[in-house]
Amino acid sequence: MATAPARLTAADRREQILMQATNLFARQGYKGTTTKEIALRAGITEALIFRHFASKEELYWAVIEAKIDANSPKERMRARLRVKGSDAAILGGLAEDILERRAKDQDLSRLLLYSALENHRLSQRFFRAFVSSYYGLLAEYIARRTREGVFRPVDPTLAARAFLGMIIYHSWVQELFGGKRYQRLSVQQVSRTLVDVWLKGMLAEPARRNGNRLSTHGRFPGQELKRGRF
Amino acid sequence: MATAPARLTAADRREQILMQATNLFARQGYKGTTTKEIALRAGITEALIFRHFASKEELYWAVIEAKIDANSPKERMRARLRVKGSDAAILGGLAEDILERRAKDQDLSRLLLYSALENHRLSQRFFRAFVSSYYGLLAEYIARRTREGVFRPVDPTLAARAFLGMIIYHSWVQELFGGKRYQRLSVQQVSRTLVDVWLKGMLAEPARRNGNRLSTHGRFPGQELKRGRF
DNA sequence: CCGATTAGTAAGTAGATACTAACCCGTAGG
DNA sequence: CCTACGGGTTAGTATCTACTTACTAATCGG
Repeated sequence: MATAPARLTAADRREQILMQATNLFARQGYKGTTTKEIALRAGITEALIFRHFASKEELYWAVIEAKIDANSPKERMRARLRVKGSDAAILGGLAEDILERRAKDQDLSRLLLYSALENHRLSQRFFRAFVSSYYGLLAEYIARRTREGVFRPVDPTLAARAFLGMIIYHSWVQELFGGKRYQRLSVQQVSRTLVDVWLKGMLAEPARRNGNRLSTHGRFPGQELKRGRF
Repeated sequence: MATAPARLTAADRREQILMQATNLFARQGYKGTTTKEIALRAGITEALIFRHFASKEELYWAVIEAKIDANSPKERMRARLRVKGSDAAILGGLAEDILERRAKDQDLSRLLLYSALENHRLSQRFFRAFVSSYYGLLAEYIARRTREGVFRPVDPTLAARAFLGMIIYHSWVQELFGGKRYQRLSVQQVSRTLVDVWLKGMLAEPARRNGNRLSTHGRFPGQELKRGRF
């Protein structure tokens, strides 16, 4: 408390307030976090917060903007998908990247979820930056691979969502719901397994003598039709 | 507002307060909801809430208990998995059930997420009822099918999480993040596609000339490419 | 129809919360 | 040296929040 007698430059102080606010908003949500608490963590008085940010809301938006800027998820995804290598390598790398980042930066996941739930006016932008545009790119990749005859013809958006769903849901269960207390799984192990399941599910079948391969598989109306279509 | 002059029986009033509280807690979280607001919605004064519930917290727990009781997810899952039929039919039915229930009852998803984020003391029970025990049962099912030689040997917990992840993440994106504004997909279409991907990814390969099943499973990089490279 | 019980309200209270007005003080520039 | 500026604080204030106390009024059994 009395540890920081301080006198930072405006920029530094702003940064420091932002850090503390980020962490608190992430952990407790907007409503659950008080300006007093933020000030306490930063070792300053509440009034100083309002010198740097006009209101609590403005501080909140600054936190979110900073998170978007610091991560630029779209660029990361683009870079990941441009890498040369097998599908397994590319998607595995992508999965590891997501899992590692999320494990390291819990604040981001929590802010995103809180923002979606609390439905702040600008939260759509946040969501779009981290989710929409994100899997738009992945969907394009999948569509391309389908055109190339490597993947089965599956709705690319849905396939992308399936992929990210497996991974992001897993990280949520681990990090947010405390699942990792029950089992420790390495990022590599998880991403390898999940990518493996998804990829095997997506790959077009090698040409076969006859199409009816899966007696265990039962029938889903319409499904076989689509499959045969390539 | 002045529509309900009221005088209900204690039980009915309690029920009504619970309903309004459920909806508000689901939409705005615990901290974001005031007892005043709940009273207003119920068309009563705040004081009456505290006749039926000792505190705001107690009301919150009552809401959560009611949700758990009304859904009994574990039983539903058990019933689903006991149905006779192909894996595709069983899992497809399960997926549809989840998607339909969640589309109908947004409150449940939102309460669950808020509860996890806000980290209420008892939220672990809530989480356990709806997630843990839930995929414990699915994992058992998967383990059995693996023993029977139908599914590949994959960590059953992880496989279960992958399955539920695809589905639940999809429903979150649709219902909570407003994804359904962009595209309308039928529950059947979605569940069929997702189950299809997952199942194909999980099925053991039919016996081949050489019995080396592990070749698909062990080494990761590049492994799939050979198969898909047609 | 009376009297007790029970549903419901009016009017608070203590403490929190976002935000402000007025002042303090170390230091760099003239 | 002194003064202007900028980082920082003190001490508020109006409003809100969960919760209480003391009351009123509808209903029901006898």
